[in-house]
Amino acid sequence: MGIQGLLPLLKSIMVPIHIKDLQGCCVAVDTYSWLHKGALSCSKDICKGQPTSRHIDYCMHRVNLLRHHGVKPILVFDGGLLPMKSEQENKRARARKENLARAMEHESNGNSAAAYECYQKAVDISPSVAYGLIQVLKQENIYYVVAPYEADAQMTFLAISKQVDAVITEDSDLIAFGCPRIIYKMDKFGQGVEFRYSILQQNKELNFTGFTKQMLLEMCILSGCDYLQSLPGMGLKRAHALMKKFKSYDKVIKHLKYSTVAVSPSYEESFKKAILTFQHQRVYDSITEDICYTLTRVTSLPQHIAKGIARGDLDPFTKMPFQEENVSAELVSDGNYQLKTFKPEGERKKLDLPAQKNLLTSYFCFASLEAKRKFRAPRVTPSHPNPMKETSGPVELEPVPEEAAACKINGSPAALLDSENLGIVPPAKHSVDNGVATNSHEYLESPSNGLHDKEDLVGDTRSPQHALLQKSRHSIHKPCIALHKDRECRSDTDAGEGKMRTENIKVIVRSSYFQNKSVKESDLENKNEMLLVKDDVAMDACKSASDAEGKMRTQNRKVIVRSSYFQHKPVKENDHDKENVKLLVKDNIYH
DNA sequence: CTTTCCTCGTCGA
DNA sequence: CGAGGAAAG
Ligand SMILES: [Mn+2]
Repeated sequence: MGIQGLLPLLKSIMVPIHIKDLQGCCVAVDTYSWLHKGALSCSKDICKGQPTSRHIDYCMHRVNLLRHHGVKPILVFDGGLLPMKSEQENKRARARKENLARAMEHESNGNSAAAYECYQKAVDISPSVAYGLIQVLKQENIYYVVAPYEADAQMTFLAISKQVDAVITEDSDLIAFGCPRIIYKMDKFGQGVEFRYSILQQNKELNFTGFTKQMLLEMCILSGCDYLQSLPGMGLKRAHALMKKFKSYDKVIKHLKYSTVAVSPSYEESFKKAILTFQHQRVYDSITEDICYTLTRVTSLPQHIAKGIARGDLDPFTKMPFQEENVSAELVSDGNYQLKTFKPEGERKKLDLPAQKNLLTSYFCFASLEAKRKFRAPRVTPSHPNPMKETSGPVELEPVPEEAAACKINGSPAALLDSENLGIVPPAKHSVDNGVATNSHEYLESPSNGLHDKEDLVGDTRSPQHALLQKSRHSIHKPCIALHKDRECRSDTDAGEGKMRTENIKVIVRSSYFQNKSVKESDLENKNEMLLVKDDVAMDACKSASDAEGKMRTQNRKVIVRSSYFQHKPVKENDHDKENVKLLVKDNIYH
């Protein structure tokens, strides 16, 4: 649902943007919307669990669009279900079932047109669908992460901790979450509109001068969000006006009570929970390889399971390994998703831009820790002893003791979020697994996964299964999400906003790119292409921030051209193209 | 004027 | 998921 009507009211500060403007940047992608859109072109197969790869094609095309422009994507997947959203989720599930039934009906009646229409409305992006894409992402060395719960929170965490420069999504919730930079409505050309929290004050329709992030969030909750239905007659306009006057939700509620407005007794309590869900929902921390709250690490889930889920080896609902069946991975295992096969919508142009090759996953950005170890304030709500804790005891200890890793820094950096978190109840030590850092007893019940009852819903006992998961333990596979070197260099030049850096890259890359593009004909094109391939934008070596960039780029770049493109895709270009490209093949991404 | 409810489109040959 | 519009406070 998002925040109803929010985006239209922010239209005045939505700035058109093309992803080429993000060259040298790293972005988090709300993969669900891509998968869902992509699945529309094969909705019947998706619904029936039949093997297909169209949705994966769609996603990989988008991925390559980003890579083509020197943008490094991190694909973020939704994970476990949040109890607070289970009602909405059940509703949607019922609607899907209805449409599926209708589709079958129409199909049996020979009305295939109507059938497909219903299939589209019945498509469900299940974890196994996501798993199919993840297999390809592994092959292509694309960063990705499966959120413990909502992708929204995970993406916001990545943005706030500076692990990504922006988030690509369609969901207005990201604004409520406090994401500083969001790209909406990105089309297949890479064109979209950008939201920046930093210019929120310039908005026209609604005046946000004097608004803090906290006030913005509370306004959104007041107007109605996924976690809490709004009071009758309360929409964005009124919520905004009230927040502008009273500055905080509790004062607003007090005023409402005085104003003959019936405020349900549970409303205020739910409001607090909603705030916690926005601000302290669990996310996966790629640095410690464990789940943490937005700011504080927790260990209620065995670390290796947390890691397994995040990298897509384990089903976020069942915590069990995926069954290799209708994952449609085999359909695409021949790997024709390389960047070289990418064809910008407008024209023919295949450039190699192995944006994230030879990623040394062991490179971590300690700068991003700054966003995490921040606070671990004392517990507030007493709450009764947490029984969940011991259940995970057997396996929870070996990883980093509590916040050892997270606390490597002291005091200073806190500034990042401190101002925004005033009044927030910091996460409890070991709290319940309900997605937020609260010990509110009524949520002690099973965490997510209301539907998939393969797992015991009695508390947080996942340890039993962990024997089955051993295999994935030391998987040396591909990269999950992790930061690389560019993070480091970024941190120091952070203040400068890395403008210089991107500018430099832009100039160099742009020039060759456009030069290439401007050349109208194929003979020349081929040559230029070769040159370009050689000194392509080595995004993975964002050390470019420094100055050695130019050299790095032009030297150690591996030329990888995949001839499979021509085998699997219609060859539209002339034959010369093909020949020349083949000559360039020196390596294969598939080791 | 504001909120609420409803339908429709998203992809793509 | 949102956009857009119509209907209802
Ligand atoms: Mn959302």
